Amino acid sequence: MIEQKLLEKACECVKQLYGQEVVQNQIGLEKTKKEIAGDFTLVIFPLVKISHKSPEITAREIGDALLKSMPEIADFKVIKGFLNITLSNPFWIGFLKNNTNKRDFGFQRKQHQKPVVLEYSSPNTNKPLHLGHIRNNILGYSLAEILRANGYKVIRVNLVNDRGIHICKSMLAYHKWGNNETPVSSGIKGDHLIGKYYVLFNEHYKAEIHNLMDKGLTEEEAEKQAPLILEAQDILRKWEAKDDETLKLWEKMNGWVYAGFDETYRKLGITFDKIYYESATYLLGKKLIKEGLENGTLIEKDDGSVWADLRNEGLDEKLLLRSDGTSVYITQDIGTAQLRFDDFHPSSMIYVVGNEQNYHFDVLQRILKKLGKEYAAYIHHLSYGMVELPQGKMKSREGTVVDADDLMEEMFANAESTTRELGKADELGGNEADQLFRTIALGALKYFILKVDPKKNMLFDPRESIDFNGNTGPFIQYTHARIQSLLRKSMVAGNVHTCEKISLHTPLLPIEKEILKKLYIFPDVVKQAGDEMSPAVVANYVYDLAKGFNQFYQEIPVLKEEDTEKRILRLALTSFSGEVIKKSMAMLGIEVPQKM
RNA sequence: GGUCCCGUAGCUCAGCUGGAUAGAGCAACAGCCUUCUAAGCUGUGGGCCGCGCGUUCGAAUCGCGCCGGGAUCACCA
Repeated sequence: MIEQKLLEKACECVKQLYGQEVVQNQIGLEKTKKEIAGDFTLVIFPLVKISHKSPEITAREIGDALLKSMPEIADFKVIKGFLNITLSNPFWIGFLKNNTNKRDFGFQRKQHQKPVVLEYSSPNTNKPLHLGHIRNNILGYSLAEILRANGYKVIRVNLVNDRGIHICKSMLAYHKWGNNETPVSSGIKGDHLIGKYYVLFNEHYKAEIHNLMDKGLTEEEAEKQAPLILEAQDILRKWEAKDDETLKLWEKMNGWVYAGFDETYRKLGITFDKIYYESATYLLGKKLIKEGLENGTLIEKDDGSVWADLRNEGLDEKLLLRSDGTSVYITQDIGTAQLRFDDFHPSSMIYVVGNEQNYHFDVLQRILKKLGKEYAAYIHHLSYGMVELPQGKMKSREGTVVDADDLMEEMFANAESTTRELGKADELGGNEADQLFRTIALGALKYFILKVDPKKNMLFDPRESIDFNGNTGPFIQYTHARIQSLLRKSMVAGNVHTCEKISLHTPLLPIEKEILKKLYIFPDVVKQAGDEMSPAVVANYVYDLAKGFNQFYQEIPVLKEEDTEKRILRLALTSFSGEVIKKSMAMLGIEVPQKM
């Protein structure tokens, strides 16, 4: 890495010139601003204390010394305390020749020993997936790709919340009013069908509450005493007691939901390596809690409920088992964490879960630590922000929840109409065209969401999401298609795509060097995205690269360049840009077309 | 009320491990297709970087205090 070498040499020069050791982080190294001549800039303000000379003179002295000791440096210019260094053409062209066509350019070659377990999606089986889940899923999938590029073995897991009071509500509603309806008999996708009964439960439940309140109960009392909720709780107890009939209904209904989820995941292009079910992990959670109770780290109250006391850690008491012995949400999370650790012995366990659960994960980690689990320290909550709509938060009560299946359908229809209007589907067969529409629709949707910093809340404006111009997925896909078109035509024209022929001393236009500089930082981008667990880093980078390539493409000829040496150089740049765009998009879980 | 997150152009977002005149896209306006894909490119206008104080040679970036918005603190998940 040339940056490392620049810093090392700069330190040596400082020592030679001023007789004092400096550490590298006393010198700031950054990319030179676009408007200023130079490739890298050393910020030497901090060194004037050592040189006892003005910033300009100090910069010039260091620049002179560097120029002598590093053949890669062609020139430098000093502006105030900024030493702007220009690297030689042989350096840049050498970089191009050494890295284009390299399968692993930008990726970490060294593999970490222990795997990372990455959880995302984590749906409840009482309703279909919505826009919030889409953010979760594509974040998780992308993060897996990014970590993989950083040399981690990633085990992608899904944790299905298939048990609990919410499922019992759907079951009860179906039992009462379902008339043995099935996805087949109703023509409704399984997850949507179950969602319908969850809504139905809540409608009736609300009516009962109003009824009781009319009879003089407080809202809180009414919520607890409504017959429907009591029945649902009864079903939960029966379920935990393994009541045969209850289990049968539960299995049947969950089966429908899974079929529905599978379809949605398939359409979204989301996959998992392993699926955990809460129904299979909550017992282990209970067992661990019992152990904690026996060794005194947890406490049992008079009514039989079990708690973790976190008050001396600045938090509150946390319920772990209800007084009737049934388990709550965190019970299974304790079991699941143990199971994951036993299954994979990972170096870290990452959970992609919304920031509304920050407190939950804080508590989970502390409880596991209290229970003496070393893997408590491995837990990392990738907390992402809420997705809001122009009219505000999504509310199921107000029917403003954006359904995942509907949304993808709309995106697809939109990709189709826009593509047809532009006449880009004219030469494609039906299958091929559908594939392209799907690629563009998903590209638009995924990029729209991933370009935003995960930890921030984001606004999902449907009007903007179907815009395919500017900073969008389709813009980047289009750039890739343009590149491939150029390369195809180049082959036909008989150009040789070997960059070995390029002379290290071929002159470089500023626009060509701009692209090279963007390509040069790709490995840093991959690392930064991994360190920060942020697909947005990759998204913003690949947009910048695509934009840069389009400028290059528009400003100067590639195939039509008559000078062979220049033409081959530009083709190599084109091909390299295409490779990096493709790799970046792959890290976002987005496909790039050959034509569009 | 306690804890945590966010506040940058009309709108959506970058930049935040301190550095040069704060960047994109959308929207508005003006140009560029007989030449490699116009889902493109070029240009114009648009900013007390929420407010104040502090640290520093230097603050959108770090610290403290306000103001505004959000999340959470369930025998819900």
